[in-house]
Amino acid sequence: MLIPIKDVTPAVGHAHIAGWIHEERDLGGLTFLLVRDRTGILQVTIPKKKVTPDVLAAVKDATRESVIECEGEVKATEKAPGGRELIPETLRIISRAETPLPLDVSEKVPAEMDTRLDNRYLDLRKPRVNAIFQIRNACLRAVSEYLWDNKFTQVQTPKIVAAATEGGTELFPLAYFDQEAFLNQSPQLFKQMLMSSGFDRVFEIGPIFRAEEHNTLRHLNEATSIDIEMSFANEEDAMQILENTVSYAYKYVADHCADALTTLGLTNFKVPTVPFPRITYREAIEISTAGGEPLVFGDDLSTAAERVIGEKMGTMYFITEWPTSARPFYTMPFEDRPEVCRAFDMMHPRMELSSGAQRCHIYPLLIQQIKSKGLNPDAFEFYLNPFRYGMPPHAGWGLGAERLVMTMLDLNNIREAVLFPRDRHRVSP
RNA sequence: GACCAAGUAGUGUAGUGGCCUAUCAUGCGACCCUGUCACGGUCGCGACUCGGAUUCGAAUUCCGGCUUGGUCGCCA
Repeated sequence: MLIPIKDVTPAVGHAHIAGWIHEERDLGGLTFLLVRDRTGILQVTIPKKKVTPDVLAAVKDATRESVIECEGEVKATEKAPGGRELIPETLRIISRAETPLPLDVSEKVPAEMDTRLDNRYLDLRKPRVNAIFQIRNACLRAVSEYLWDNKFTQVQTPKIVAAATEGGTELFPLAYFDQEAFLNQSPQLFKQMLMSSGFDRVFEIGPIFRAEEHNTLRHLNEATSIDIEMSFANEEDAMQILENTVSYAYKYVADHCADALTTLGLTNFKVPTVPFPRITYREAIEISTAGGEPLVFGDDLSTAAERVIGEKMGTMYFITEWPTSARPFYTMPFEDRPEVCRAFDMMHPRMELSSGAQRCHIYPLLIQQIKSKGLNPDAFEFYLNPFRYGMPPHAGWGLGAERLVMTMLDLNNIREAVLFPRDRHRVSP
């Protein structure tokens, strides 16, 4: 029976393992093969005079990154990495790797992101790259767990939609038989329709598509969005769910991913404390202006402004009370001062992670806001009908999964947080 | 989309007009080596993004293309 490499200890006596050859060191009469699987790396030691001719022939034929299996006695020795080594009685090459390799899995020689992504199947063999995705997995599991525990129902909404309804971002057009269709930029309108349907609380973790020609370290054209919507709730209720979800995810990773964090060198991983500080939009532009990035009411926050405010805050924080003009039509304005609205952004010191709001559930006001954005209410018929037949007040947010992982692990490039990223120039692999 | 920058062995690099049949590392091949852990040693293999121009001479200068990276914009 095959056993995972991390479970290979002198106590097991005899072990049968399989994996990739990470490195080979031939000292003459003695050869060391470092064999890697999903769980770790084991030294297989071959004293050439003491093994069978078959083992010797296989070792001679072996190349780095070939898949092998071997069986033999496990010995404790302080001379081997991890304090144990396997002396093979049998050793077989299952799949021989060609040479040269398109990139160096053992990371003695670095590779550029483009080379890495062209050969992602090899790049993902690197223990530190693999560790990122172990953590991403844990993170999304924790998010789902927290939301389920708080009575959210997981849903899936369509990614193929009929029209570029909301304005704003560019959409990818799609040939849908004889109709025009697009890849959806956000589950926003569907989540809201489900509030009318009585689901009360929903969440979705799924892809979103944006056809913007940006070319940065923090944008993707296909991203994963963690979206929630909750009924009988205001923006403060939504913010509490958000900060608790994020801190739960950090806590889960801290508790369950110690090995992966060590592999990534994140020895002082900190769980952010809740509640996150809240500042208003007006305070944010004051901080930015004082820090040398002048902004006036109504401006969006520039990249430089986000940086200035992030440095000042030094932790995750919320920006609340945004100008109504700067937010989408479905946002609820304050009753007594309609120039600002019940929207918020959740920021990491490095960048925006999430935005949300209490939504406008009042049909005539919604129509009015659509018109004031220069959009045509007729185009929103399917979205708007639910507001005519009993729509509870509701609030929600969308959180970028890649940005959450990226900032959590202090990754420089958002592409590091996706298995097969889609950016301005890359559609394959 | 604008601006800036860059394309040299499989990978990562050095090289700003002749000293380049191009540096170094890693890799690969051969040989030596029984305790490596970036093993070591000797020898060898393998590259100037494409097209045009300037020049006695171009990896190096100029023009154009292609590709890539980054910044900003844009991105509910």
